[in-house]
Amino acid sequence: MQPINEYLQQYGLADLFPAAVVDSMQIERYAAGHRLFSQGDTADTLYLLVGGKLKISMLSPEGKRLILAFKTPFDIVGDIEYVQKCPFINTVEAVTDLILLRVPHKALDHEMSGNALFQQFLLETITRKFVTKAQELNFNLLYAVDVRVASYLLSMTPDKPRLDSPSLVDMADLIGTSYRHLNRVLQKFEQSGWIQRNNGKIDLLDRGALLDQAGHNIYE
Amino acid sequence: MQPINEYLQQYGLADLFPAAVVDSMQIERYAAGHRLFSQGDTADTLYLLVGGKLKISMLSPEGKRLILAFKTPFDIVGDIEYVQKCPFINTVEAVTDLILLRVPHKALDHEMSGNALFQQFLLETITRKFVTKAQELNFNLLYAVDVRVASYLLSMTPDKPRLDSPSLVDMADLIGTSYRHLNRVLQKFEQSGWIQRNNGKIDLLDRGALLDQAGHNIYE
DNA sequence: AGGATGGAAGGACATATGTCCCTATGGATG
DNA sequence: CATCCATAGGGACATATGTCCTTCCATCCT
Repeated sequence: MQPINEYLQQYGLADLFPAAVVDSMQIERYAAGHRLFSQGDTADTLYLLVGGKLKISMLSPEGKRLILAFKTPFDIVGDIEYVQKCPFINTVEAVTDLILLRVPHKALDHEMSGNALFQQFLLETITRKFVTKAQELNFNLLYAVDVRVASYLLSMTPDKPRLDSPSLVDMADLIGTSYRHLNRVLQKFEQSGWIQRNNGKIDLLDRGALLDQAGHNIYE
Repeated sequence: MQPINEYLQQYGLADLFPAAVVDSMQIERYAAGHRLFSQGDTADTLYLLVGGKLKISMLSPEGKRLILAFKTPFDIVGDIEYVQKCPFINTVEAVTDLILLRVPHKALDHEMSGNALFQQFLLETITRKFVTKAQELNFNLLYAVDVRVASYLLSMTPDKPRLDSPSLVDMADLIGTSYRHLNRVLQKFEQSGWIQRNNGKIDLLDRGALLDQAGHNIYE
């Protein structure tokens, strides 16, 4: 098990945090499926994601679920809430087993308020997220579901052209459409010979055609 | 004509900027309709909006326009671009006559890099925007057009129940639907007796029903 | 093995939304 | 005054998307 300092080193954060803050950090491990927190929970911790994959989602007042993002290392969770001093806006769950560094707000407030280096770090992180989020907004608003599905398939298969266990339920929620309609679009793609579905796995047969369908817009 | 210092005073910013930066600021006035900048333009200026109303929009690669927000004082334009050192992401136009303070990036870089107070100010501004933007994303994704229209009508009429010159074209782009469909929804609202259209003006007759239709979600 | 279960796949239908039209109207302009 | 133009308003139709339900199959449990 890697000590905290090695993780910080690995992601170029060794100089960012003073020793007192590092001492207050704790390594947390969660099993796949575990819910870290729910929207509305009190936020007193900043999380640094150093291993695994997590899912950020929200529930509308009517109970409709919307998946906002998947995240892999390195990433920060709870930064907005730390700056705004507000409850968690979204719900976060582990997709795979997770390793996180847990940083109490209290330590940050005591040791790092007015720390320009850290503030600059937060600024850059948050503005980057902002740009991504804004693009996502526009993308979802501007394009129909088939474009989004094509884009999603491409962005989820950077190396090998296969999606192994794509929970179609999650995929539909992420894209912001109904399960039924996602299925319909996948069927159309399959009939066009662009993909092939086997036992829930999805193989991409024609990336070019998908890229075309996506209008060369890719998620992220 | 108010001097720069009075504007800063008015919006509680007098202590934020050192004299050297204030000296570099310029007051800019633009007539309604003027385009301040377009997406993709080089960003070397931060704008502080101190008078009037402006419109932020973007153009998709296919030429579809999407209006992202209207802004009134006090607000900051170009903060994301300042932090990210990237070209303008969106297009900004004057809706009414505008008064802005123009702050060159150069002055900020020279005088305020590492200024924790200013960074804290940016952090709070940007995270607030982030939360708003995220809600907007979810709102647009989660709700149908009639809900969004109802919400828009309510949020645009905080005092008197009348919209005087609501460019329906802009309204459609802002809501993210077609002009035709917006018209259809307005027609439905009128037939239900919730609103009345006269010569392009819109009177709200039944805020309760609209609130109901909006599912008690309001823009912003 | 046999039953339970949950997700994959899709049929049928209703509805929401977009696209392409056309007409009317009020305000600007010569 | 005649004309033009932008916008309001809406008809007709195609398409995208959502909802509800059924069937089928792999997997897990006893």
